[in-house]
Amino acid sequence: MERIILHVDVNSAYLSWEAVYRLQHGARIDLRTIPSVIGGDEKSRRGIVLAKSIPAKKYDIQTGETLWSARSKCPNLVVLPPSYPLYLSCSDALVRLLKKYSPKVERYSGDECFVDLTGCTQKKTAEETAWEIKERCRTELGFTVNVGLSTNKLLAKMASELEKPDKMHTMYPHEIPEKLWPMPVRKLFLSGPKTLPKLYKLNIFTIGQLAHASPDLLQHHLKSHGLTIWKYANGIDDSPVVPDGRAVKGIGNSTTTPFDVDSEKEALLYLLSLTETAAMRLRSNKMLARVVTVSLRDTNLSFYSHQRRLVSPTDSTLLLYRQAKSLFKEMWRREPLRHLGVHLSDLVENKFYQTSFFDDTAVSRQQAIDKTIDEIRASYGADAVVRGLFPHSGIPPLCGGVYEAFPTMRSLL
DNA sequence: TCTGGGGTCCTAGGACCC
DNA sequence: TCTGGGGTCCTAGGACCC
Repeated sequence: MERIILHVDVNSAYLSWEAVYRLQHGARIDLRTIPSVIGGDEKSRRGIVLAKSIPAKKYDIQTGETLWSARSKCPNLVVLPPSYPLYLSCSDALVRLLKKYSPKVERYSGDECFVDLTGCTQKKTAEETAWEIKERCRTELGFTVNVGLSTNKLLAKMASELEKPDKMHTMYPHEIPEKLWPMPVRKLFLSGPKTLPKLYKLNIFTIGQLAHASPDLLQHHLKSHGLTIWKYANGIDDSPVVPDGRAVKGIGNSTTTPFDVDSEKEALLYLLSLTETAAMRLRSNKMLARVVTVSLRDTNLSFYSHQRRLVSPTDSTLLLYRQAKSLFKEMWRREPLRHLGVHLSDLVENKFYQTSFFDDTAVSRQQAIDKTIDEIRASYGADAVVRGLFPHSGIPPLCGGVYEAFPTMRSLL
């Protein structure tokens, strides 16, 4: 049966949400109407553009560029820090509204959702429903969205890109030649900065040219990725809308340090801090990890990582940290670091997460300690228990993982 | 004091086994 | 009588997304 799929995309999400909140709390200027951005903290070396207003976009300010560069394009740019808990509650409000239309709502990222409306529209047509959702976001939630409507996720997502902001567009299969194919190929999902030059060399500049290229040729030049984007260019995608609860594949924390880390002692404190938070998230998901990865970025921004597979999966902060520490010692090139990360993957469900009272091995004692600390932090706040190594070290005892409830993001549809 | 942090998936090469 | 060859696992790195 033909499906009915919506893609709902919040326009300039962080910036819109910030603007709405400030208007509701007495601000006289709507940030959306002036050149403004949400940006990270420059003093702690996180100074990039996270979201921009439409007037800021007119100065050619791009998401991800440095605030330094953005200011050089627009000297009186208004820069505001992000308020993640606010964005999470806005995202939740959007999901609640969408769930009134269908139980099949997939939160693809904080500001994008897919909705499978198949069999959920009775009196109204799909187009009327899509339009109504767009209107209700604006009038009831206070921010505008773009809604794309089609028969699969890829086409719905491409439809919501057509014209912004506050628009609803369809891209049904019969509309592909008219609406999808004239678009520049850089607009196609998964055509990123490394893929585009290869496509240009093959004289492919529009999505239509990609759709009509030989799949064998694309596969030859771009491996399996070539076939994937060829299918997308032809509107082919049968991935399902997965309502919230898809199994998480990996849990990672990383942080850019406010100063260059050049001693092993400081680096290990950061790794302990990152491991602690990642392991807490692992345990709260009732999972065990089999692979630990440590990643480093030096002051030239070159990135490298080492990973290790464990003999048996674990959720113990101490056991995971031991691996991270040993990985770090074997990989560190003794250059100053600006970024460190710990990632846990190859996750399995922890079916025995209630540890036995009678088992008194070192491992189970360690698990009992983790469990107790998790409980204290849940009741009295994350800073209620802190390892003795951290005070006065200048290093936060729990790095990353602050927005645990924030939805996971996925790159593939 | 110029470049975040959270993800997913793919590929290439080496080790190892039969 | 030199160095087959397929399959699997593991690791490092890359590409892409929001």
